[in-house]
Amino acid sequence: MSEHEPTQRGRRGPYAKTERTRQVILDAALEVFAAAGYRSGSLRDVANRVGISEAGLLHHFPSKSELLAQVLERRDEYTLANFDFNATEPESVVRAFVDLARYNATTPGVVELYCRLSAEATSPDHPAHEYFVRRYENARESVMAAFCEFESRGKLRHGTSPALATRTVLAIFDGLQIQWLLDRSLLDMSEDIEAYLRAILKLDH
Amino acid sequence: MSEHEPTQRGRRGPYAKTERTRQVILDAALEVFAAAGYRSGSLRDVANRVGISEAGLLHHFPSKSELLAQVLERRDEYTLANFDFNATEPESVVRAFVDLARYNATTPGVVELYCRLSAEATSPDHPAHEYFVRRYENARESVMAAFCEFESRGKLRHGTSPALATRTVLAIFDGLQIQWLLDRSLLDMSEDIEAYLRAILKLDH
DNA sequence: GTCTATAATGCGATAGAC
DNA sequence: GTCTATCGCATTATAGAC
Repeated sequence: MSEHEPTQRGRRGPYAKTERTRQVILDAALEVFAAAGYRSGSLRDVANRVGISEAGLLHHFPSKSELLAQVLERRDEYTLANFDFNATEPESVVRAFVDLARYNATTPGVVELYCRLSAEATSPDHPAHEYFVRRYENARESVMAAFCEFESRGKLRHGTSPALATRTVLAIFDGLQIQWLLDRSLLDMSEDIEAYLRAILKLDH
Repeated sequence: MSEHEPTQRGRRGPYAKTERTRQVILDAALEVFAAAGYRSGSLRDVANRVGISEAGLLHHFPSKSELLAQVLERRDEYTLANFDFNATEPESVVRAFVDLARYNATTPGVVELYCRLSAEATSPDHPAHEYFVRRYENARESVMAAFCEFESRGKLRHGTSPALATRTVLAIFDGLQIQWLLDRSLLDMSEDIEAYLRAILKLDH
């Protein structure tokens, strides 16, 4: 669950130790970028946390932006593997949303990373800009498909279109994170997401 | 409308020129912080934009964080003066929300500033952290009062509490900004806000 | 009120030894 | 694979001339 196994190279291959170091670096980088953002988070911080020099770090990742890209990539692999946003049953997509919100509440560092980074990356010249544009495209596509299916089954309350519901639920997801990060005792993200979905959908249970 | 007159010192007082310089600096600082965030936005950028040296700039504002504080303070004065979030009629508060969203769409730089800054400032050690905590407290208070009034008039649809509606509408407000900043052609912030409010309130018009 | 000069620090990245 | 050393640049802030 909390282990991220290598994808390309085997755990007992000739580069087992290198791979382990890479994973340790990625874990540290996620923490640093989460706490300070990408632009203010430094390779020095990451290197210190791992216990190697900056040069040692840059042996594994050629540049700071490449390091960020791989942090995000690895995180998304994990999310997509554990929360089925592309399920055919729209109820499963709803559950994926609520489940992801609940899981996120256990990893505030990751929430901070995405929250800060998506705000930073609204600038077109940010190294993660394209990543976030694509990410929202994908998210909209998956969620929209689910709401369209609800609508065709007559389970979407009148006055709300699938497109509007899609934009709104994604906005709530992001917006709640900011309030939650400022004061975690004020709200339960998964509860509020579920409340919105129940307000616009006719669910059985 | 777009002019920010001095508040403490008169426009024709002995410090008229100083005051004008201060305002020019605050305008430039808002642009720089909006484009790069607080931590990555540099005093050099601000000074270059104004056409003075960094030392000249620091004559007017003792430090970078003090400059940020005054940028935010001046912006909020403007917002509170033009959008009545503390109206007694709850319909006016709803209108203030929609109007502010519509106005914000004409000033993407300011939207970027608040979007990036609120994400940055979730860290407790950020110079604007306290500012944002208080800002959300105030916002919740005003909006909550309006929703309570709606509820007591029987105009809040069942299944939604004033507290939930407050958290949700603020989340939508923030979350839509991120999607809008990534691609402004994808949505109209004021329309989507209004759609949510109409979905949970029984409005006459 | 604005300048030049400078201090003191931190940054990402490269070269080359081991 | 990791290190030391170093480059070149940007940063906030201060001191003192004009």
